[in-house]
Amino acid sequence: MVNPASSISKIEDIPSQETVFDFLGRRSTIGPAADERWYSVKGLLMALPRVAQLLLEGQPGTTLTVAGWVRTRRDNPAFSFIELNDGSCLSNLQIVVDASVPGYAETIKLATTGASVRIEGELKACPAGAKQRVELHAKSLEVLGVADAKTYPLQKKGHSWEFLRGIAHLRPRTNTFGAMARVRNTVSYSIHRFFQERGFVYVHTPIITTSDCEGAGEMFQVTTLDLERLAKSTPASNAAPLVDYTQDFFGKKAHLTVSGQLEGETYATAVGPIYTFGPTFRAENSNTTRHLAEFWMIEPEMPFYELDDNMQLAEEFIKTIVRDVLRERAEDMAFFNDRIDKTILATLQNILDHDFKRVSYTEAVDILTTCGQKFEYPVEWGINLQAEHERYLTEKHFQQPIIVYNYPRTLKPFYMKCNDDGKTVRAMDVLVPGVGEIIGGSQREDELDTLLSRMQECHLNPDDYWWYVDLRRYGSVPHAGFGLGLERMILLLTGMQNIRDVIPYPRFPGSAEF
RNA sequence: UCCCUGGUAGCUCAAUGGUAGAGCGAGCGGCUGUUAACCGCUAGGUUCUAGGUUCGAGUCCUAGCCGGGGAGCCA
Repeated sequence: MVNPASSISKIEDIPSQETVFDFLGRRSTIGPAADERWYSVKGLLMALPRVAQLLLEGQPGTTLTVAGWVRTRRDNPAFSFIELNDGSCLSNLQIVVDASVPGYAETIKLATTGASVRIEGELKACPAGAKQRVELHAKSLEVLGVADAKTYPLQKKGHSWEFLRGIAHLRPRTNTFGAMARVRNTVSYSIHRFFQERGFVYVHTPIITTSDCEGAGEMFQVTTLDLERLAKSTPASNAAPLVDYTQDFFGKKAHLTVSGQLEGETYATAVGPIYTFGPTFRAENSNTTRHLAEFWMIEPEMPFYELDDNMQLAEEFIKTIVRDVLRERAEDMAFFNDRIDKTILATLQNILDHDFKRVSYTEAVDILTTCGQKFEYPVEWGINLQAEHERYLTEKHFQQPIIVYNYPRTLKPFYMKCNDDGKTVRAMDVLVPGVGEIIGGSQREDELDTLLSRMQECHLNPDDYWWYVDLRRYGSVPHAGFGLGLERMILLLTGMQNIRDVIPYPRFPGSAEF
C-alpha cells in the first residue's frame, strides 16, 4: 500500500506557485510573489492538505492524500468509518474505508484509536443528514504506526485532568489540549502583532541574572558548583565560607529571572517602547490553580507613558487578544464554551463590550467596607486586597474587568512611582472575573533621589542596582509598563480551571516530569 | 507553608465492619451510513504503602507516599 503522493517529501519537489497549506490549515500560494515569511517557513510546509482546510473548502471530486491520527473507528460489515485528526483543527475528517480497499481485512484492524494513518481517496459530499459537509472515500489505507489498544492510555471518553497530566506527552491528542495548543499559539501571535503594529521593539532580556533580589519572589539558583561534593566537605576553618561563589560559573551567585522588567527599562529608555515575551521562573512553594514555577510573561515598557497611558494600553492589549482569538479560533472557542465553561463566550463578549472600570485602591477599600458583604479577612486601608476581595469587586460588584490603581506604597516594590500624597504609588492591577489578577504594572519612579530613598526603605542596596539607578541619573524620563501572565490569559480565554492544564508541560513544586 | 479532601479493574466511580460491583474501554461475535454508533458474550483486582484494632478491614486507628480543592505569595 505504497502511497504515490507520499513521494513529495522535500520542499524542492513542490513546484513554484503551488497551492500549499500552512500550519493553521490555511491555503496559500508560494512562489516568486509570495512574501518573505512564506519563504522562511517553506521547509516546514506540509505537502499534504490539512483537515482544517479540507473541511472548510475541500471540493467533492478531488482526489488527495491525508495523514493523521485515528481518533475512533466505527465498523460495519462492509466498511468502516475512521475519524481522522491531524491537529489542524478540532474537527475530524471522516474517512469511509470500504471493504474493497486493498488489504482491508488486515489493515483496518490496526487502525485503532491513536494509530497514525495515511489515506489516499476521493473527497465526496456526505449524504443528507450527516454532521459534516464532506468525507474522504479511501482508495488506499496505510497504517504508519500502530497504537496497541490494550496499552494506549487515551480512550474515547472523558478523562480526569489529573490522569491527563500524568500523560502530558499524549494529552495534546485530546480535543481539549489540541484546542488549548491552538489557542495558545493564536494568543502568542496576537501578542507579537499587537506590539509590532504599534512600533514596539521585541527585546530579549536575560534568563539568567545575578541581581540578587528583583523583588518578585523566590528565585531558582543557577550554579555549576558540585553540590554533592560540597555537601560532603567540611569548612577549612570557621571563618571560611563553605560555598565560594567566586568559583561559580559567573563568579557570583546567579539565578533564573523572575522578571525582565529592570533590563526592559534600559531598552525602553533608548529605543522607545519595548516588550519582552519569554519564560519566567518563580521558586515559590505555591500549590494553586493559578501559579506555576515556570511560566511565560509579556512585559511591555514604554517611555513617556504615565499611569493613565499604561492602563489604556493594558486594556487595549487584553481586548485585542480576546478579539483575535474569538475571530481566529472560533471552532475551538465554541468547544470551550460547550464543554469547559458554558459562560466563556458571554464573558469574553462582556469584556469587549465594556470599558475596564478604573478604581483607585482607596475607592476599592471604601466599596468593600460599605458593601455589607462579610469577608473572612476584614478590609482596611493599608492591607493587601485578598483574593476574596478582588473576586467580590470584579465578579459581584462590577461584574467586569477592573483596574485597581494607586496602592499604598508599603505594599508595592521600590521601583513604583510615588504619588504626591506620600502614601501611594502609581501601581495598577487588572482584575478579571474568574481568574483574578491578570496584569500587574506601574509607572516607574524616575526621580533619582526618590528612588534611592525608596530602596533604602525596602532594605535594598543601590550598589546592587547601579545600572538601574543610572537610568535616573542620565536622561531620565517618565515611563511605565506592566506584566501579563500568558497562562492566566489562557485561563481567561478558555474557561479552564487549572493553570497546569493551559501549558504543555507544567512545572510546580514536586513536579518537573517530561 | 497552612486548612480541607481523596487514593478500589485500563479509565470514571459504587460498595452499613461480613462473598469487591457498574458504566465506559479492551478482546471476540453480530449489524449495509455511522458520528461519544448500536446489540450480545468474555476477560480483567496485592482496594496507594507499612503497621495496628477486630472472629472478620476497601471501610476503623497511626505513620508515610502521592493527588485534588481552598488560602498565602504573585503573573
